[in-house]
Amino acid sequence: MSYDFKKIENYWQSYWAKNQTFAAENSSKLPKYYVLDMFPYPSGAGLHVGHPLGYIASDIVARYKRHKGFNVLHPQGYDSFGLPAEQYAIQTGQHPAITTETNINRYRQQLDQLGFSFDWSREIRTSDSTYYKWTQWIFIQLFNAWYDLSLNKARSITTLITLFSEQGNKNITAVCDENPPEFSAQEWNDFSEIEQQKILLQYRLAYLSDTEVNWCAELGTVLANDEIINGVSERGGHPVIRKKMKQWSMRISAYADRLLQGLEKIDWPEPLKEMQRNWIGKSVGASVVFNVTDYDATVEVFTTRPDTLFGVTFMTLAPEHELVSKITTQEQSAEVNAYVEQTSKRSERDRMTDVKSITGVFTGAYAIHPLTKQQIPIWIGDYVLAGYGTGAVMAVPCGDQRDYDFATHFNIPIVNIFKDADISKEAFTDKENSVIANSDFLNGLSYKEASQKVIASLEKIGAGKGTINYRLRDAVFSRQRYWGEPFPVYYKEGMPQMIDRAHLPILLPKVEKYLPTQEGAPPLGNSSQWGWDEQNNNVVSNDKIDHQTVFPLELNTMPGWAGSSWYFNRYMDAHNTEEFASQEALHYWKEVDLYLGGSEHATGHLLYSRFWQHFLYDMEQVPVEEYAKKLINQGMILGTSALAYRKRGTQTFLSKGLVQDHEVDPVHVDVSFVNSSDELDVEQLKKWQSQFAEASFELEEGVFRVGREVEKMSKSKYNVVNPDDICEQYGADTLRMYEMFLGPIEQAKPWNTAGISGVHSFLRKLWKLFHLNESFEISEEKPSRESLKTLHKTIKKVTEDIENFSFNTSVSSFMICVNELSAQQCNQRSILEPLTCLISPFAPHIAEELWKLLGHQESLSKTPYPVYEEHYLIESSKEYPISFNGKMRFTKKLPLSLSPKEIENEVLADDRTQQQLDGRTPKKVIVVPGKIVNIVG
RNA sequence: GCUCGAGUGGUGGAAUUGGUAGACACGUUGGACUUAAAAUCCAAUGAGCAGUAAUGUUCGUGCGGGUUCAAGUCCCGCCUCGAGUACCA
Repeated sequence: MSYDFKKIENYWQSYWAKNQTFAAENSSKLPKYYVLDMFPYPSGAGLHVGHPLGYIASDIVARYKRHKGFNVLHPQGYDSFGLPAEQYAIQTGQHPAITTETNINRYRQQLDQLGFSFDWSREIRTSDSTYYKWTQWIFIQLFNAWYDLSLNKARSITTLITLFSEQGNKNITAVCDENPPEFSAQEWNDFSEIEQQKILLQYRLAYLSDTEVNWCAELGTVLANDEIINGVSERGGHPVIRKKMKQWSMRISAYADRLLQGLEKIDWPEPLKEMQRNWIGKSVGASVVFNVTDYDATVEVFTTRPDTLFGVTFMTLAPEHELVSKITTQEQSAEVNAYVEQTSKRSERDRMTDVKSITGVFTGAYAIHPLTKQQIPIWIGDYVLAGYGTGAVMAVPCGDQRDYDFATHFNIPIVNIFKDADISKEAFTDKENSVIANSDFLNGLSYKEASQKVIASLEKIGAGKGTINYRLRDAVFSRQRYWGEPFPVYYKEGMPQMIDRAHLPILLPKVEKYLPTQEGAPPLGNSSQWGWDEQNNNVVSNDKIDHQTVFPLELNTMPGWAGSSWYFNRYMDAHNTEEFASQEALHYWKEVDLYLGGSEHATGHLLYSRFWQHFLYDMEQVPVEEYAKKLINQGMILGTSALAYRKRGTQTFLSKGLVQDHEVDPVHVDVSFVNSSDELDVEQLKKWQSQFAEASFELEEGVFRVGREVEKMSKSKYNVVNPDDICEQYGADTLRMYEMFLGPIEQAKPWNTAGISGVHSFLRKLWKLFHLNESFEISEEKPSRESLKTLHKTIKKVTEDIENFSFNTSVSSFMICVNELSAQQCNQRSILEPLTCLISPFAPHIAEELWKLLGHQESLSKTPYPVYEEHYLIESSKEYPISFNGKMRFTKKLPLSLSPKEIENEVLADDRTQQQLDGRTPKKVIVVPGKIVNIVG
């Protein structure tokens, strides 16, 4: 009976499905463990071998924890709203729901064949109305909340309304839009309802405002900052411009500090935490107010170097700054207007790529230094960004390189305010090692002391204060797309109204076309059925909108990150129709114990989901503030592309060794045509694409060799390796173990099919331990002490490795174990039974099969994991390496029970030691018990 | 530019608090079995030098220093690669 992995894997996959082996209970006496994978977007291309890497690792942990006696929640679902299905719909007219359904079925089939222990009874899809009903509900909660800075948490908007009606907004510290109008309680109560709503909108956590957004004309939608890479859209690489639009936004900036603090409490990879810290971008400094001469205006700047205030010799405003048009003098206006015009035309991308050139223009206006009362010229320059801080800087050329370059370029004076600093060539930017000079009452002080003193004196005269500035912007929440969650919002007299939770979900309407309407409204505007009847509380036809009780619904949809920002809570109670999850379930499962996914979500999903969780925590909807205790970023599995070299301008391909000095163009060819020695099957290639059919091939040593390059797996590079093929040839257990064996889980690594046979033959060797002469046969006799040692050594190592997520070394340990047991001709039940269990997290199918052969009726998935016994591992003696002056010379077997002094004596008594010493007496003998003896002489 | 991470055989990668560097696997070479091949099993495999051989010996973890009886591991200075970020005041 040979190892028939196909039969075994089919049998057990259907067994698990039929018996619901991995369904988790929402209450149990066992301790809980929640292992989560970042759910996939079901793309049309299906899975390649890189995708399952994280799922395999999490599955190993899930199965291991079940053996260890935990009640394990290991769910899976689909992030099924998204752009590709929508674009397919635009091209073909096929509803995205159908595309999505097809893709999900394909994904499910591929996931099943890998033998994952997911609890599919809890599957969720973000595009299901039973799911997005609760995404809409959470949106309403965000709309009905404000952020109270005095309590440092979000609160219901009704508490704010009460405060307004009792005391106005003078003493309220809240995170809100810039400069809300001030009003008293009396004034508030006199406001019309519309006016009140307008004001409240400036405080809500989900709010509607005219915002400068990143508009991508090509995609016909706005994009969040994290969806833009190098000034172009992440998807498609289309240009992005700044544009003012009425948009929903999320006041994530309210949580900037708590999101930063929270990082300290969670066990996430340090690089990823660092990325979130940078993205939040906290900087501590001061805001300073400068009065403008001859105008009734002030310029507020933010600086991280208040200590350098006496070094200010000019100011720079962003070209977009609102004061620019106000304060520019007549003489300068032509020049300034031209400059503003010119910079506004430059795209974001130009501005970024062209960092080096210094441009700017003088406004003709002057500001007054708050302390020296000197006049300082106000310039504008595009090195100052409108979006950061106040859009204006106080320029200290001696202490900031950009200010220095600007000053040098325009011949603006530079004042040196640092003791012993040479600023003849560049600015002195080392704040930790600076001593202030030439600065009145700050002379001789350090950065820290001077900053404190300046802030104190600015506060005294009302010209500034200590401030903390964050780079994190509020997140735009509207998308002009079809395939996303509709907002539960309609408009009455231009003001947004929430639809009561009793009437959720608001379903996506049917539309004729998935493109924006002719009037430029989002695709939902194509629906004829899309208005809200306030009296009957339902969605009705658009035509009736001017009817008194029917109002227009919001036509935007939510962004991709809406549904993924809370899904981990939904798995806890996936079918609840009354709440997003019951409090019992939420309090039982609490948080994700282990979360696996790629680091590309660092500043997107992983930040937004933390924000929503913090908010839900404030509203007492969830029991924990941070939803994922530990996170692991699995590295990407890269493809090894194959390149054939075509002589430039010809139809001749050269084998790799013949390229040398020829001018060649590399052409990607399908990796499946190439064997492990880089030899290309030319006949197959010719049949593949017409461009190769007539081409000629120059061989070397009778074969055609290709070049290799490691890059991302992608269809267009023909380097995709399909897990289906590997499963067909070697089985899922081999694929699982091989992917783990390939290297550390966090590391990016190229796929290389060459080594897979080693793992496969390991599984065959394992099978053979149980099969003598082709039939199942094990011994009931007592195993040898040697075999017991091998087993317990392996248990110890593998247990530690899994706990440390070091799966590649566990696989090695298994290989050593099976090799040793084969050599010992071990086939005793008392060794093989625990070994089966040990291997089950990695290769579950073969483990289950062997377990069955051992005579067990039930699945082994909850069998207690074997525990190693120390006494099998303790050795009575050890080969000590004996070294002289650190250099190893020989080894000597010594009992471990000896004391260091006894070891020393034994070693010195040895002939070989004496031979090495050659009559000299050693200076010192260093004994590390159990490890090494070093003789220094 | 800044921040973070990583450099170990022909290849992927091991190496605990500093303690025999190269586990395990691939590949390569030789051998066994076979009419032959596949499959399987066994052995060798960092480089150099000496030796018929057992063996001995030198050099070896990106480069240059340092600490230490002992450094892949710790410290200082560089180089290269990767990731993130980019005029953030």
